Amino acid sequence: MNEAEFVAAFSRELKSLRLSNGMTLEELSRASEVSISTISKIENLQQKPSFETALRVARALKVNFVQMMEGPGLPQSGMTRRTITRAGEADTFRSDYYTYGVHATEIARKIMVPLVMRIRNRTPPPLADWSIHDGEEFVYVMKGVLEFHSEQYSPAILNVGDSCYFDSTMRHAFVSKGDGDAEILSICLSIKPFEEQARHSGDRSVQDGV
Amino acid sequence: MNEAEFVAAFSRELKSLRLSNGMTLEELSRASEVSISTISKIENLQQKPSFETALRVARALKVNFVQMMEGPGLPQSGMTRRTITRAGEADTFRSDYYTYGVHATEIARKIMVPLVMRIRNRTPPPLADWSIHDGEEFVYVMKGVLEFHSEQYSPAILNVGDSCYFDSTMRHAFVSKGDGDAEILSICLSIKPFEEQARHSGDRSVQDGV
DNA sequence: CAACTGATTTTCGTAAACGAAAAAATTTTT
DNA sequence: AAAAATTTTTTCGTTTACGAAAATCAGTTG
Repeated sequence: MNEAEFVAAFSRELKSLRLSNGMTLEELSRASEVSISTISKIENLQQKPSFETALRVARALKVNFVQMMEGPGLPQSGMTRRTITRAGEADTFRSDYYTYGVHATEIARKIMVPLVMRIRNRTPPPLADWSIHDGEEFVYVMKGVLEFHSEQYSPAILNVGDSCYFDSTMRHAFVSKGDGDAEILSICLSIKPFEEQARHSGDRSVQDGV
Repeated sequence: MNEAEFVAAFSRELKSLRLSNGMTLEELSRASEVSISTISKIENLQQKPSFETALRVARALKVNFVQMMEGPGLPQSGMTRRTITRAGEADTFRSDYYTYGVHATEIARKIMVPLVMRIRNRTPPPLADWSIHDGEEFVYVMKGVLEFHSEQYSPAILNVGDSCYFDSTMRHAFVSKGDGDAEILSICLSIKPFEEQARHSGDRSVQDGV
């Protein structure tokens, strides 16, 4: 999806959102401070909005802009999703240091990626193997003792029930410090600008409905 | 922050992002397929971008658009954040049915809201008390047996280690079905369009540095 | 079915974004 | 420090977004 296509999808979405909210052009015009004619032309793809105009109408429609960016026409359109992943049935894979169980793999275009991680290493990986990715990450310790390493901070010890929230653009790594492996729940944000998200194959989670 | 101010902040952000990536106008121009002059004028606030142009340069800079929308100038500018919340020190409050422990309250403009929840009720709340909010939610069962209710699906039983990912625009509620309370980790998305996020007062979590 | 009402689309003048190329500013080389 | 090379800003003609008002369309009523 290139930018022009995205703008078109956005514009079409405006109409369905406005109508599903039961709004007239005039109402939306007053709420957004964008003229009726402009909204009409945008909805009918006769005109592309300026950035400012796009923001105005998006806000007026109380659109969660992330959802709008993620993919016009998904959750707002009445198609709500739900996936259950059973404890033993997460998609698992191993790196040299951690074992990952990926949950909710059935939902393709989602914003959060939930991982149940088993930390097997007892010393920090070499810096080259530290994780780094866009967005933010939340880590919650479920078992064992975790030593959390990150670039700009000194290592922190986290016990069961402790958590850490950080910008994952900062390199980070985990070490198990207690008896045996540590187990954590890690939630990463996965939004990339526009790119389709990769769909996991070999998925074994339970998918409901739709 | 109104739309014009947001566009201005976005535009200023372009320059710092481009420079921190060590890119020239020409490089960014080729990558984004937006002319040099246009980028220059936008960076210097002599011109406001069209929606399409804004998308083009954002993508060319590999900007996570959510971060860009969230607040220009935050994480990309070398200011990475990290907050640790200790097990007993989460900000807690109770509803009639659940007890919430809010983690990472110190980070104000974040995307995920992590909650440790204790489910005390053994029957479903009345529909009026079910939760509903924008975005998506991930729930992971840590203790007990959870019955998960949601509008468009039949109730599901989740045991320890099971998880559920769903659109939280769908009304939902929890019930404890095992012996005693169930305990879950719930991550909600909190992005609203542009509005500043409320900052929790009475915060007791451990904040590290800037 | 004509007259009215409310909603949407089209028309048109004005203002503004856009890109190519020239001009200016900055950095590097000799 | 002049010359050359690179990078940024400005200029200017063309294209396009924008809003006010007119025109069209879609229901409703007398």
